[in-house]
Amino acid sequence: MTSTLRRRPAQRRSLERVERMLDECAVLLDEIGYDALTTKEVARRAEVPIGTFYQFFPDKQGLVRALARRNLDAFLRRVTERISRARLGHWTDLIDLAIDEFVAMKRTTPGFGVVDFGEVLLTPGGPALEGTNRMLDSALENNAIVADRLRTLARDLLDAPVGEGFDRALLVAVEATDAVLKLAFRMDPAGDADMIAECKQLVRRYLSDHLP
Amino acid sequence: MTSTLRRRPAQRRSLERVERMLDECAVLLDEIGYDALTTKEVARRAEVPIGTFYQFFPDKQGLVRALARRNLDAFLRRVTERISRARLGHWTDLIDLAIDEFVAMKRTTPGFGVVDFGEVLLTPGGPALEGTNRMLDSALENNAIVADRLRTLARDLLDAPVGEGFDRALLVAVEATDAVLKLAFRMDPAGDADMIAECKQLVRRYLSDHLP
DNA sequence: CGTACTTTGCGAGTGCCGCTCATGTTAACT
DNA sequence: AGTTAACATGAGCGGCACTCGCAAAGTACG
Repeated sequence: MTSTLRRRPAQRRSLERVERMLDECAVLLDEIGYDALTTKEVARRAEVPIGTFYQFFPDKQGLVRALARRNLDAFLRRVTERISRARLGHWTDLIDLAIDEFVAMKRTTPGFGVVDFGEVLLTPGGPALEGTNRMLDSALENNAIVADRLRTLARDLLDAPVGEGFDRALLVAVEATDAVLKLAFRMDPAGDADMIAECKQLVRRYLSDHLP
Repeated sequence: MTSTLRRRPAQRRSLERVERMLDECAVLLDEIGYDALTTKEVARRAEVPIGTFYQFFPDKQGLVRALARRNLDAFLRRVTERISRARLGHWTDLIDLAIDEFVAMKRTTPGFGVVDFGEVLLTPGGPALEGTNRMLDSALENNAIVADRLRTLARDLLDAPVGEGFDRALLVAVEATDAVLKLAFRMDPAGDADMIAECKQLVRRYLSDHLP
């Protein structure tokens, strides 16, 4: 709900340590993947004792969740920045820009290929209650955040007020984009260019129902 | 490459045991999720000694991968069956049928909500070589299988020969469908009806570039 | 039926992992 | 300086994935 961290790093040193742990987590995800990733190795590489690791992160999933959140923040920041720099003529330009930035981060940001930010990493709670599912909430949140931010951007760009089911449509578009781009990077580690083009086409076609 | 199993169950008893292990794996995935799933518990519930478990499955991921493969087979079988029963008038009917069947399986097949068959579950190999990535191969394979089967079905249904980039388009469509339907079931455990409708619309719009 | 051989069944044991917690260290305030 | 609170640390604990040596059950052939 509040934060993915157990204790928010108050002092400069703590903050640096948390950042370092996230950095090492990212490169380790690239190197060996989620299953083989160990909290001890993350702590060792970040030069942080294991006990301190658990002061900040609730568990291994919390670590990855925090990384996904940081990736999300970076993505939104960079997209916003790019928009303010280059004015757009049409809403399709916004889509291209967002996808291009996503692709750029897939290529340059360590770990982004494994957990961009849409990742769910599955953890259903028991059949009834007992320890509410934090991973799912997080995924829903992240998706909602991206869609919401894009909605705001689209509204600022367009004169006409957005339609009824537009929110849902954006959520669908973000989810589909994420999946297809993952596919593009699975086919080709550098990102299959044709598939990235198809991805843009997919979203354009779909959203043209809701936008002029 | 060949099979996800270490040793192919030769006798009737072995085959039943493998099926039972997959069954229990599926319900456990629903109950506690992938991270909390243990091979011991799967073996215990299936009444199979742990040593025997590892005769058939290479590891925990192999178990889940085998389940995904079984789900894929079941899906293709059921879709094929439904097609032969109810003749279709237009290619959009094929899409609806496939999506409806996917939704039906999400609702009824244990574990299908966690690992339908598009699941990747991430396991990149090292930066260079060393123990090739089986999970990724599997995901690519499964996606390719679905797309290929749908392509064949589409060709049988349509007179015109399919276009150039149609294969890629189908792969994109399958991937996007998978992702959006997952979203629909994350929003609502029974499957958000509006979102399922949006999913169909997304695919229809996109594929209308490639089909009449 | 007996013997030699192959295949399959088994679970105690091994090493390593996620995570905790008692104890030590530093800061903050009076 | 004395008191209290906040943070740091890593040995250790329970439990996990997975192995391996041996038992049991087929199979082949005389």
